[in-house]
Amino acid sequence: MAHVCIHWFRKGLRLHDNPALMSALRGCQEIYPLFILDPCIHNKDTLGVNPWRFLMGALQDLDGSLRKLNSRLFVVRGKPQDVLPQLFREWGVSRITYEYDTEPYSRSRDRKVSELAKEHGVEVVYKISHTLHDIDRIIEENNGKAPLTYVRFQTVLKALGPPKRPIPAPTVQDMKDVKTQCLENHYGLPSLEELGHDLSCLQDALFPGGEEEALRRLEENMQRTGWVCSFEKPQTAPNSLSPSTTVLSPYVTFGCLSARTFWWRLSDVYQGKKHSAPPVSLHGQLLWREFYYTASVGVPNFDRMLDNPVCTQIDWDTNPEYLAAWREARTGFPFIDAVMTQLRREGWIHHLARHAVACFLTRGDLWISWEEGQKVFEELLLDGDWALNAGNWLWLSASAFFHQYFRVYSPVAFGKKTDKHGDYIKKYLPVLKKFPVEYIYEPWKAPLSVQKAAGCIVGKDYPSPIVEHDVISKKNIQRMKTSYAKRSQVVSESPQPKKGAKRKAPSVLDMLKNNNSKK
DNA sequence: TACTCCGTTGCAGCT
DNA sequence: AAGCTGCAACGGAGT
Repeated sequence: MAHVCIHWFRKGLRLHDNPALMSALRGCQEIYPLFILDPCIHNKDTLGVNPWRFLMGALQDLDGSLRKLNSRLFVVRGKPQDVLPQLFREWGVSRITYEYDTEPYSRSRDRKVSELAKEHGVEVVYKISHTLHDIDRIIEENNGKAPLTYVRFQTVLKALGPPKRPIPAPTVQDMKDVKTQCLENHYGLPSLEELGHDLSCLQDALFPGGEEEALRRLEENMQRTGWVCSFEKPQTAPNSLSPSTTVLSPYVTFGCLSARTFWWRLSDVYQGKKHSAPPVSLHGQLLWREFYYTASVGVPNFDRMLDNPVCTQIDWDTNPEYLAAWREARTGFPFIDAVMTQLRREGWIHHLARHAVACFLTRGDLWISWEEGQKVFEELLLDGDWALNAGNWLWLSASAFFHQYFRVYSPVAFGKKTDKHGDYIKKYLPVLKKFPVEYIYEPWKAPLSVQKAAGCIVGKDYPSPIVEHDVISKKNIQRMKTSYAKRSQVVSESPQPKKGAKRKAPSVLDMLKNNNSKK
C-alpha cells in the first residue's frame, strides 16, 4: 500500500545526503516536506537575528529546491507534539521520517512524537546523517564511555572505519510517482520580522543560509587544493579582515551541508597528495565536531557545571557588570571588544578569536562562569551548535578536556601576532581608528595628547580597561590551582570499596559508564 | 601503584 | 623567521 508521508526537517536542511528523505519517498504516493517552528527553540531570547535570518534563508532555499521537484516546503508553528497529531489526521499520514538528532531536547521531543505517531498508526523512520558516524556506536566501541581525549577518540574511530559515503539528492525521476498537494496560501515561509527582532541595524548577510550556498562555498574552498592540503588550524589567523578558514560551520550546523559530503570531498582533494592530518587538518576539524558530539551524548549534564562528572567545579563569580561589558564589547581591551563586535554584527568569528574572548570571560580575567558565555554564543553565532558550544566552553575554561590552565591568552599580545597594525580592531571599532599603531591594542597607555589627536579619550569615548590583565590573570591561575586541588580531593574521597568487595571505588569514568548503560 | 609521555591554538625573551 | 627555554605546572592514558 502506498504511503502518505511527512518528512520532518529539523536540522538536515538539505536534499543531498538525506537518507531519511529517501526513505520517505520509497513506496510513497504523497509527501509533505515539513518544518515546524518550535517556540522552545525558535524564540527571540535564544535565537538572535543573525541565526534567525540564516534559518530563514535555509528554509527558502529548501522550498525552492523542493519546488523544482514539483513539491514544496510546509511550515507550521507550535510545539511538535501538539502540531503533528493534528497534521497526521488532517493529511491522513501513514509514515513520518526524520534525521536522528542527539541533543537532549531533541531526543525527549522525538520520544514523545514517536509515541504519538504510534497512537495514530503512523510508522516512524529515522536515519543517521547529521554526524559522520553513529555516535552510540562510537561509545559502544569505547566500552560504553565517551573518549575524553582526541587521541583516544581517533583510536576508537579507526576500529569503525571511514564514514559512510553520502547519497545523492532525490531527482525528478525519484519523485515521479510522488505527489504534493500544493495548498498555496497555506503553510507559508516565516518572515524575517516574525520573531520581533530589531532589523534596523542589520547589514547584508555575509553568509546567507541554504544548501545551494553551502555547496557553492564547499566547491569554492575545495578548488584551492594547495590551501586545503596544507591547512593547519592553529596557523590560521583569528583577526584577518576576511575569514582565514572556510566558514562552512554554519552550513554544517543547520545541515545545509552534510558532514559526510564535506569529509569525502576533502578525501578527493587529498587523494594522491601530501596533506596535513588530524587534529589540525580540515578532516581533523570534522573529527573535533564528532568528538564533542560523542562527549555530549556520553556525558550527563554536558552543558552545565553542576552534576557534570567531567567538569571541574570552580567558584565562578557572579558579576553582571563584567558580563554585560563583555557581551556588549566594552571591556576596554580593543582586541576583545572587536571580536565581540564582529560576533554580534556578523554572527561568525574565528575559532581562535572565540578562544581569546572565552578565556578572557572565564579563567583568564573576569572569572565568570563559562555557562554565561555559552548562552551568549548560542544566541549570536550562526554556527551555535549545542554540543560544540558546550564542549569548547568546557575546554577553554579548563573545566574539562584541557587542563593547562596556566596557559592564558593575553587580550593584548594574542591579536598582535597576526595583526600587528591592528587593522582588524580599526575595522570593528572605528572610534579607535586614528590611534597610532603602538597604542592600538592598549589605548589607555597613550598620553592624553595622543588621545586628543586621535579624537578619542579613553574613559569617555572608549572605555578604560575593566581589569588589569597582568595582575588578575596571575591571581586567577592561583584560583584555578585551588579548584583543581579540590577536584583531585573529590576524586580520591569517592566511596571506598567495602572489605572483600570485588568492586572498585567508582571513578568519574565509572559514573559515565553507568549513566550510559542505564539509557 | 608509580611512573612517563603527551596534549590542535600562551607568553616573553632569546637565538 | 622559526624554534628554543623558562615560567610553574595540569590530567588522561598507557606501561
